[in-house]
Amino acid sequence: MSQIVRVALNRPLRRLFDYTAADGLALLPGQRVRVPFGPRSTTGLVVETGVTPPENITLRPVTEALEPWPALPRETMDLLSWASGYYQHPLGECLFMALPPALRKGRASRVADEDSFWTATDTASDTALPGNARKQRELLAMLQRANAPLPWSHLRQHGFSKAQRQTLCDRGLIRETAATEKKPEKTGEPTATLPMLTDAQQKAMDALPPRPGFSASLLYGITGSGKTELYLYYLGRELSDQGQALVLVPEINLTPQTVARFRRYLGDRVVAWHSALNDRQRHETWLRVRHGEPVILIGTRSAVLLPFTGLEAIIVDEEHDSSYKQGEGFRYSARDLAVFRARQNHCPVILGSATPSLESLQNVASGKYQQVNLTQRVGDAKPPQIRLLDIRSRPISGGLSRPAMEAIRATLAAGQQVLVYINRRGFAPVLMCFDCGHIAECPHCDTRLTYHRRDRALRCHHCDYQQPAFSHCPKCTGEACQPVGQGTEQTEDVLASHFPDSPVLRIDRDSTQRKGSIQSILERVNSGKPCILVGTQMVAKGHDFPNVTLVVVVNADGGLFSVDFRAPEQMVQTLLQVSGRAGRGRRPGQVLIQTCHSDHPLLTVIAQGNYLAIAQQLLSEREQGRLPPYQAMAVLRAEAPDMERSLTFLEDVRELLPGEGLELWGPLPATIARKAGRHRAQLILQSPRRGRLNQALRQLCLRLDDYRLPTGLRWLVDVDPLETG
DNA sequence: AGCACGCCGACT
DNA sequence: GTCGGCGTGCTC
Repeated sequence: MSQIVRVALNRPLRRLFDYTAADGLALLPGQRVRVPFGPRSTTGLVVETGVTPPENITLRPVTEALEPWPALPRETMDLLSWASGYYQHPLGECLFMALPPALRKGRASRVADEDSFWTATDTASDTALPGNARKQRELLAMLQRANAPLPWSHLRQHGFSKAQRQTLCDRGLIRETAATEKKPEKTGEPTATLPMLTDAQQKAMDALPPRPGFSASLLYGITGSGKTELYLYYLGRELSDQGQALVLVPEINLTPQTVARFRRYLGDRVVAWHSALNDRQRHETWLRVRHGEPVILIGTRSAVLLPFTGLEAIIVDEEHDSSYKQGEGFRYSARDLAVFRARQNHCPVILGSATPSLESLQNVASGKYQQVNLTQRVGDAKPPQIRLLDIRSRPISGGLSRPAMEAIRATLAAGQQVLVYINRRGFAPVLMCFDCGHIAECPHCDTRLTYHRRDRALRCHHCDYQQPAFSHCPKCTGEACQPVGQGTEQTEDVLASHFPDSPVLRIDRDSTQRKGSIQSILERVNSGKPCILVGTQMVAKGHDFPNVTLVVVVNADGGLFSVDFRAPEQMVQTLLQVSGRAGRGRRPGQVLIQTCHSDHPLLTVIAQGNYLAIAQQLLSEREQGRLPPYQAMAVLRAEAPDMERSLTFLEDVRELLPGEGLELWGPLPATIARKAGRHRAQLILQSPRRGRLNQALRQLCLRLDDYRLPTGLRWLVDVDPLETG
C-alpha cells in the first residue's frame, strides 16, 4: 500500500490536494514535490504524510521529489501554518512565500552540486556492499564517522567520485540532506570593538534577559539614545558561535551603512536581506540560512519568513513602523511573527522604538512583555525643544511662515543644517481654476490630481494615471489656473530662491527613484556643510543627521481630523520621530511645528515631547472606544465595478456571521470609494475575544469559498488592519 | 491562479 | 460559415 501525502500548492485555494507517493519515495513535511495538477504539473509542498485517503477521489501520484530533504524545516512549516490560520490566507501561498523565487518554480534547490550535503542513512551498513567496493565502503565510513552532513566539495577532495556516491545512494545507504549543522565558515573577525556603553546603556543592557528561554522586551529608547549599539552588544553577549540571529529593520533603514556597521562589530556572519537583492543573491542567502549557517541576518519584513533552524535571538528595530505589516496578499505582521518565532525557539526577542506601538505598550501593561528604558541621549545631546507655531492668518510662502524662515536663516548662518518635513510629494496637492473653482480630478479614483511642476504633469497618487497640466481651465476655458497648497517640489523651489547660497536637497519617492541617488544625497548631508533637507516620510525615519539642529514641520494638521482610528497614534509617532532628527550631535536641537490648531490637546502634549504620557492618553481613548488593542479587529474589504455590488455582497456576508460575541460595523463605502476604477466598501469585525473573531473569520472564509460571487467582485480579509478607511 | 469548456458578435 | 469575448467550473 503506497503512502498518501497531502500537498499545498501556490494557488489562492484554501484546499489541499492528496497524492500517492511511489513505494521507494519517502516524503517528509516541508519537502518540495512536482505533482500533476489538472492538465499541467506544478510545484507543491508536502504538509502531511500518511493521511487517510478521501473517498470518491482517484489520487494521482507524485511525479518526483525536487530535493531529498525538506526545503522548509519544521519550525518554518509550523510558523506559516499558524500564520495561515491567523491571517486567513491560503496555506499554499503562505508556505511559498518562505521560498526564494527560484524555488517557487520547479528549479533545483542548490546553486551547484558542490553545495550538496550528504549523510549516511540511519540503517546503513556496509555488509550490503560487495567485497570489492572499496571506495564506496570508505565513503560510507567517512559519512558515518562524521556526526554532521558533509558537503560534496569536501568529499570530492578526498578522492571520491560521483559514480561512487550515486551507487551508495541507489543502494539506500547514504542520502542527500540539508546541511543543518554545517561548520561555520572561517568568518571574518570583527574589525572594530564597540565604543564603551554609557551608564544608561549599561543599565538597559543588564535589564535585557539572557537566552535561552523565551522573553519579549520592549526597549523604549528615545531618539539618539543609542539603541543600535545596544543591539550590537546584546548579540555579542548572547549569540553562540553556532547560533543564528534575526534583526528586522524598516525598509528605509536598511542602508549599506547599517549593514557595514553590523559587520564591523560582528564580523562576516552578518548578511543582508532586502528587496533590492536579485534572484540569485536571494537564493544563496536563503540556502545559507536553510543550511543552518550561523548568520546574523539583518533584513526587512520578509526576512521573518526565512527558514532558520537555530535562532538564538531576534531584534525588531522601530517596532512601531507600519512597513512591518504587509499591505497586500498575505497580510502578515513581521513584528508579530517575530514574537511567535521567539516563542517557538525559546529565545529572546527585543522590540525597540522611541515611539512604541500602542499594541506593544498594552502588552507591557498586561505583563506579556517587559519594558526596558533608555531615556538618555548619548554624549551631551539634549532632547530637542519642540515649539508650536500657529500660522493662522500669517503670510506663508512655499508653506513656510516668516518665523520659520528666520529660524532657517539663523541655523544656516551658524553653519548648521535644517530639515524641512512635508508629508506631500509633488509641487502642490491640487490644481485649481480661480475663475470657476474647477479642480483636476483622477478619472479612475475619487482623488484629486497632484501637480508636479518638474514635468508639468498632473498625477494620481493612488493609481498610475497622469495627464499634462492645463493652463486653460477644461471647464470654463479661463486662464486663472493655479496650484494650491504645498508639496515638496514647491517648498524646495521657495527655499532655493530664499537661500541661494545653501544647497537644498529634496528626499522623496520622486527624487530618489534612481538607484543610489539617496546614497549620494546622504553623503552630502553627512559631509556636515550647511544645507536644507526637504522631504516626506523618508527623512522622518531612521537616518542619523548629526549636524541637523533645526527641524521644521510644514503642516501638522493632517492627522488631527482623520476618520482612521490609528491616525492620532501615527501622527504623534511621525512628529516625534522627525523631531528626533534634530540635535543628535553636540548642539541642541530645535523643532518648529507649524499648525492652525496650536491649542489642540494632542499637539500641546506633543510639544512636551513625552511619548509615554501621550501613549497612555491614546490608550485610554482606545479603551473607551472599544478599539484595538483592547479588542481584536479584522476588516472584510470588497471591490467591484459598481458600489451597489460591493455593498450588497458585504450585507450578505453580515448575515452569514454569528451575532454573538462579535461587533460589526458597516458595510460602508471606503474613504476613497473609487480607486483605479473599482468601487470599494468594507465591513469591520471586532471582538473582545481574539479566538472568537478568528473562529468566525475561518468559518466565513470557508463558506465564501463555495459562494457564488457576483461577477467582477473581489474580497479579502485583513486581520489586525493598519487602516480602516 | 491557470486552464478548459461553452455559448453569442464581427471578420477572412 | 469561423475566431474569440470572458462567464463558469475544476483542479487530488
